[in-house]
Amino acid sequence: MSRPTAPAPARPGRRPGDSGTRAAIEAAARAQFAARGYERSTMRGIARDAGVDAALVAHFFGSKERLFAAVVELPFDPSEVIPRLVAGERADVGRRFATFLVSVLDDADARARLLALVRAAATEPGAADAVRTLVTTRVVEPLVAALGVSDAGLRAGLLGSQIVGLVMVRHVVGVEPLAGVPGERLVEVLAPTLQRYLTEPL
Amino acid sequence: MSRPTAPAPARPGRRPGDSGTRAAIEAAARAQFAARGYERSTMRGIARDAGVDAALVAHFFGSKERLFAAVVELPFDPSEVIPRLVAGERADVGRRFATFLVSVLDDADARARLLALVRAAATEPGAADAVRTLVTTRVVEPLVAALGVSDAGLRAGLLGSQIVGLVMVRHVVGVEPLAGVPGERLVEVLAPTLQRYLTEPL
DNA sequence: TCGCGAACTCTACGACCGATGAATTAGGCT
DNA sequence: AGCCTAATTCATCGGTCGTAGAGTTCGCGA
Repeated sequence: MSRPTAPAPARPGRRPGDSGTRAAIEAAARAQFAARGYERSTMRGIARDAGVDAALVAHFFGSKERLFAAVVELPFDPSEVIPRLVAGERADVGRRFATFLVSVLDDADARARLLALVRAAATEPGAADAVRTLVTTRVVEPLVAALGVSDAGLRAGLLGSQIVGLVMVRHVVGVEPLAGVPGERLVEVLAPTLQRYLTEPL
Repeated sequence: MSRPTAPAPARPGRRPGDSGTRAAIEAAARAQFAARGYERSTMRGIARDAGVDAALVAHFFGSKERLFAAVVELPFDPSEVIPRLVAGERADVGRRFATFLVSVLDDADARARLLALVRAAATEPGAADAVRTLVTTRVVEPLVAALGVSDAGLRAGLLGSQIVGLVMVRHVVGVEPLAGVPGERLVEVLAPTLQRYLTEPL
C-alpha cells in the first residue's frame, strides 16, 4: 500500500506502444495558435496541453516557427474545393463561395484553423510570410487559373480581403450584430459582393 | 578639453526646459504598436526609440496596457468625418467612404494608427476589447444614427469587415497585386461594395 | 539477444520582459 | 531662498520564454 499507483510521476523514457504523442502535440498547437495567435502561444503551454515535456516539442519540431509551419494548414483542400465552386452556373458563383465560407466558419475545427492563419498573419512577420505563400500558391493561383476572367489577381485579392475582414470582425473581435447573424443571412448578404468581385466588371 | 561634450552620459534628473519627452514616447509607441503589433512591442524598445529609460515609460503611463490605450486612437475624428461623408447625394456615399479610406491609407501617420488598431485587435484580448469599444462607440453607433436605414448595425459591420480585410491583405500581409493597386483604382473597385452595404437592399 | 535509434524527462542557460523603488535633478510656487 | 512636485536614471526583482544537453526508457531490426 506504500505506492497506490500515484498520479503518474511521468518518468522519462519512451512510452510503450503507439503513444500518439506527436498527434497530441499537433492538436494542442493548432488549438493554441488559433485561440491565442502566434506570439501568445508558448511551446511550454502547448506541451502542457499535450501532457508532455516542453523539450519534446522542440525535439519533434525543432523550433516554434517550424512547429507553426508544420501545424498550420488550410481548413479545406483547395484542389478539391476550388474547381467545385467555380464549376456550374457562373451567375451563382458568389453564392457558392459565400455558402462554402459560412460552412467552414460553422465547423469548430475548420474555423480554428482559419483563425490560426489570420491571427498569426497579423502578428509575426515570419508567420505572415508562411501564410502569404501558403495562401498565394494553394488558393490564389489556382483560383486565378480557374476563373478565366480579366484582373483575376485583383479579384482574388478582393475576395480574400472580404473573407479575412469577415473573420476578423465576426470571430476575432466579435462585433455585434455581425457576430450573431445566422449563417443563411450572411450568405445572402455576402453573395452579391463576392459575385461582383469574381465575375462582374470592376 | 578634458570633457569634449562626450556622447551624453545621460545623467538622471529632470531635463531643463520643455523636454517634450512624453510626446516622443507616445510617437515611438504608436510607431512600434503599428509596426509590430501589441505583443511584439516592448516598453524597453519604445523607450529606446524615444531616447529614454524604460522606467520613465512606466512612470508616465503606468503599464503597457495603459500605454496602449492612451496611444491608440482613430486616425480621424469620426464626429467630423461621418456627417460629412453621409451628407450629400446618397447614391455616392459608397464612393465617398472609399475615397476617404484610401486617403487615410495614403497618409503614413494615419495609416500607422489604423494598423496599430487592427494588429492589436488580432492579438491581445484586452487590446481587442479596447478596440471594439472604441470603434463601436465612436464609429459604429454614430454611423448607424446618421444612416437612417434599416439593418444599420449589420450594414456598419459589413462596411467595417471590408475595411479591416483590405487593411489586413493590403498593408499587413501585403498580398499582390492588391498591395500595389493605385488608390484611384481601389476607390473605383471598392465603391460599389460599400455603396451596397450602406444603402442598397441586403 | 543485442544494440542502435527514437521517444521521453530533467535541468539549466541566457535572454528578455514588465514592473518597482530609490536616488538625482530641475521647475515652479511661496 | 526654500520646498514640494515632477521628470529622469539606475539597479534590480520575479517571471517567462525558447532552446540545448544529458540522461532514461522503450521499440525494433540484425
